[in-house]
Amino acid sequence: MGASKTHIFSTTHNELAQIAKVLAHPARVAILEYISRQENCICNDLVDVIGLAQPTISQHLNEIKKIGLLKGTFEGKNLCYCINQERWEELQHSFNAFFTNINYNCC
Amino acid sequence: MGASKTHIFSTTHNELAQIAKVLAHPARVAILEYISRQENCICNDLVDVIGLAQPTISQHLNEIKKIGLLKGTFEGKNLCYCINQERWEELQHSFNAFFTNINYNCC
DNA sequence: TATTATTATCGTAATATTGCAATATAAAAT
DNA sequence: ATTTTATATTGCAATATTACGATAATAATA
Repeated sequence: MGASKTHIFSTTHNELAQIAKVLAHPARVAILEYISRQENCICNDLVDVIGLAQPTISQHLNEIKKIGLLKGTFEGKNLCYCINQERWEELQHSFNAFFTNINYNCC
Repeated sequence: MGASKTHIFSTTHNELAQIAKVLAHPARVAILEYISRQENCICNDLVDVIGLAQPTISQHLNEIKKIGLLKGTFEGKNLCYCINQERWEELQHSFNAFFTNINYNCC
């Protein structure tokens, strides 16, 4: 078929996978890092910095937004994207919990 | 086009994305968790537990193997998959570094 | 109001992923 | 040697993702 059978998996597993999917593209990793480093939060140079077309950047931003990682406000004529700190820490904890819960019983 | 332009991104960003991609499917998250919980490391019931066809499970295992997360040895007639502890901790550190390096300058 | 600058959406093509039936392979048991 | 049991590979169909040109929407500026 081709579509993921999400309904046969637990909510926890689906949620972790969904978050990982957002980080599963180098452009989105780069975008997150870049936004976090901008002091003034003016992000209209993302297109130049990343090197993808403007509609593509917009799509990637939308994927990041979907899991609640971005807050956007207006500052003059430019849209200002910032990282949602609370959500970011939430995701960090989810990942960390997953990583630390794995134990190594054999081999 | 459709293919990711990996060449325009840094090695760090590409590697993190590649790892995230493996975790970006609930079946693979579930598989990793299940394997880690099996004391005797006999994993031939993965097909029943996860609920996907045997070739599909095999493919997912292969994706996990590709990033070095699995060690496999034989025990009797059954193939025994275990988590590669060193690699696992390596990935945990990569993710943690990424998460903690992000700062929140604005908004 | 017209222009300019910036971001969003639409439409579409190329590529990747997911899933499984059929089949192959490998090792143990009969 | 043949059967059984478990995993891997192949081939293919369905769906998802990635990317961008064209265009729309939005807001500041002239």
